[in-house]
Amino acid sequence: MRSLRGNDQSVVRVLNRNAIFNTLHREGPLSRVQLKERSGLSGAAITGVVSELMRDGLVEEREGGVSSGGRPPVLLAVNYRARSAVGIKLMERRLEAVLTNLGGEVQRHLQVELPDHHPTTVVRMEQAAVTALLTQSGTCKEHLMGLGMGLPGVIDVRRGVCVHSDYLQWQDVPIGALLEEAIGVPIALDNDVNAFAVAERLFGHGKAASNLIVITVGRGIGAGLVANGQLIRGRDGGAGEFGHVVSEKGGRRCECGKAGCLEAYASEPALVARSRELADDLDIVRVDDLLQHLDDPRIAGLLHDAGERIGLQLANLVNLLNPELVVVGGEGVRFGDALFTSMRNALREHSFAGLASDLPVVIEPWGDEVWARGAASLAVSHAFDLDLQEDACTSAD
Amino acid sequence: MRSLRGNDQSVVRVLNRNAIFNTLHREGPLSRVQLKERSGLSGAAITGVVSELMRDGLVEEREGGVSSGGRPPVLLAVNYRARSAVGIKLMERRLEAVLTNLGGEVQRHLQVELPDHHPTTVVRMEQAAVTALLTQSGTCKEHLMGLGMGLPGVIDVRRGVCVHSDYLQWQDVPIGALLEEAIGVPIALDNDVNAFAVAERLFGHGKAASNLIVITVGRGIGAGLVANGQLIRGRDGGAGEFGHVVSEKGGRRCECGKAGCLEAYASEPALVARSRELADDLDIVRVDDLLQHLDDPRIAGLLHDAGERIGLQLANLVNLLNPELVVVGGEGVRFGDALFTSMRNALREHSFAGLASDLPVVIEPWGDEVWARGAASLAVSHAFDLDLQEDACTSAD
DNA sequence: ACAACTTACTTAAGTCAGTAAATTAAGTAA
DNA sequence: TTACTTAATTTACTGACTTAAGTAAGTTGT
Repeated sequence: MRSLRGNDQSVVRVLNRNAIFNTLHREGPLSRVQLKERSGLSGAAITGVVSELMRDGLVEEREGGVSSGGRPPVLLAVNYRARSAVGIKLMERRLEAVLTNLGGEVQRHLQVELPDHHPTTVVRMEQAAVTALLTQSGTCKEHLMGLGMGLPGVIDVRRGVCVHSDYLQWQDVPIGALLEEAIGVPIALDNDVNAFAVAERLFGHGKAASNLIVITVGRGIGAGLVANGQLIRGRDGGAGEFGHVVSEKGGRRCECGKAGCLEAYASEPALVARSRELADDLDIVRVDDLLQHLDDPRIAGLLHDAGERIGLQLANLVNLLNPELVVVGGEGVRFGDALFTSMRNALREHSFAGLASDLPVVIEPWGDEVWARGAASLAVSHAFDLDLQEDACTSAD
Repeated sequence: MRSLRGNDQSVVRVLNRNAIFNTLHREGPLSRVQLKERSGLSGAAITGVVSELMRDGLVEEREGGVSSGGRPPVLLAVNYRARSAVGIKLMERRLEAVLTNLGGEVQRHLQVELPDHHPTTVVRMEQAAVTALLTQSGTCKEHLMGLGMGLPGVIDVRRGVCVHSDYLQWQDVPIGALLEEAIGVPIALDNDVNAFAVAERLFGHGKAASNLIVITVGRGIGAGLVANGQLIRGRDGGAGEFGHVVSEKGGRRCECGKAGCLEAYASEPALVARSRELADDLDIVRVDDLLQHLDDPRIAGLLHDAGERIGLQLANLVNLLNPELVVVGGEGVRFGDALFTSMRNALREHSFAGLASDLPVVIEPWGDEVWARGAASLAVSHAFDLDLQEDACTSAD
């Protein structure tokens, strides 16, 4: 419930401040008069809010306002250099860390070896990564909005707890509090796919879309769902388990214990496993081997099948959520059209009425630091406080 | 975007007013001190807000506050008799209209013959229904919050337009404006399943759940999705097409033109059709005939299959949204356990990790006036302005 | 039974973020 | 150069909150 806990009209200021900041972020440089029109606020209020934002360095004046027969407008724009954030993604044997600015642009990135996934190891290594990034870039801690981390698994965003992660073998780890304690900056935790979705919503193709579906295909398959401008996390952060919808009843065994999950057919490990069954002679052990044999009709057929399965389930999701936009990311984008042609076709074929006819499906180029950048955007999102995003990414204090 | 169009601190009052009104609605009679604790507002503010609500008749004082060693608290409660609303459901050859109070309780209902579904006919008949309900119950127009209508199809809630309805054969009908013109009360339109979901969220099992899934099984199959306390309508009101998710790839032809839709297997018309194929000798033409033969193993098997299909797709939906609660309604609840035992089992079997293990699935008893009651709650919801529900149900002015 | 205490609510004074209207600022046009 | 236009700020006022003090209406102890 949103009850304005113990609040006076200063809430109004916060709301207006956010609204104006977001408008500047989304609609580029604008004059105070333009802000006035877009916000419905009076000129005097705009003056006040803007000078507060300028005092905090978040907004700056720009040259270039053209007169239309009177005093020329002063253009205002977000000063993306005003703050920084660190984002971290945990991987098998290492940790990827990036330093971004307020605009989600990566300024610097580095990798740190990660001997194991024990929480204390993770905390120590993240601490090292943060100090390294700060000294390398000459940024002071005060400049830092916080540290964001995306984790594969179920996260209690509010309390900063990793409720469960198969990948990390974690169960109820209060990683937010541990990091906060060790590093002394605000911590923002979330599921990794959600983090990617937040980045996409703030800085990517979803900037203008308040209903979008983000899916990632890679080691696992996941979805970040944004409806009414807000991320859907569900009762206890368990939403978005797109990889575990049923693709084939009674089908292949999935790691999760169920049978026939989409992930058991179309995730990278599943593709590797299936290709070995299908084409023993090709001697495929890693995803890279698969990419070498895209010409082999058996492999092509396999990827076609996987794309079709993803597309069909995506169509179901589109039928349920009627989004403005679909973004596809993850390591799996390397497969390119081999995977996505059949996906697109299946999406069109199985979506209701015209729901997918003019639905943009964007395949996001993937790089090693994209997950980490998404994590950083969790910390950054505090500055924007996305429309009404409940408590987007609570720090662990 | 939520930008507080042209607003001062009176927004704060509106927000607090809504918060307090909703708290009283959800948590029964409370004293001002209790409201103070729950809202975080100061006592003085509570006094102000409450006296405004009492002036409008929306809240009333109650006896029964027990002293704990000092002045006894004065209990406050919502006065559900303060306002009324009319809700209307269009059916094949008639129209069902109900008059409810603020609490969604049906005070009166009536049916009007509907010779055809032409918009002008519908408007005329609804006008007749409203006047009849008002005179019969001795309610004056000023007492009426508005008229709500739930329509099967895609509705542009904001503009009050029925974008498309197969059932009514409507296309871009500005029914909201037409009704507003003819009847002169605020009109709230929405998809019929959404209307039912709003009723469930406001007055039913979803009162305390801000993430719930409502599905209806009957002539069609639909879903109303509530996440973060808000109804998901999607880009253009097309969300919730649960009946058209794919149950079997390349399966039975669906009325929508696709193949293998859930609705082609588990809607009432589909069940009738399938039973005829399966058991020609039973001479089944209507749903009632089906209900006569629940003992027949072929019919039992059919319903088992339908329930399983619904349950599997419901599991997928649960995997994606992680709701607190599932509510099942619609004419199909008449099938009872014949349909829902297998549904429940399939839901458990196919949902990820523990997402469904402690997930209540409520089968809502169904009556003729339930759809209409849902529609009325669209109009009523204005008074509650549910948490942050964007513009829940815009009138067509 | 009555003062003393406790708890519930209201009134009063101050603060803060808005609005509207007037003023200042900085350009174009004749 | 003066008049006009558009942009932004300043000023005076309003409304909804805050805290703090005051009033209301019970219970408790002697």
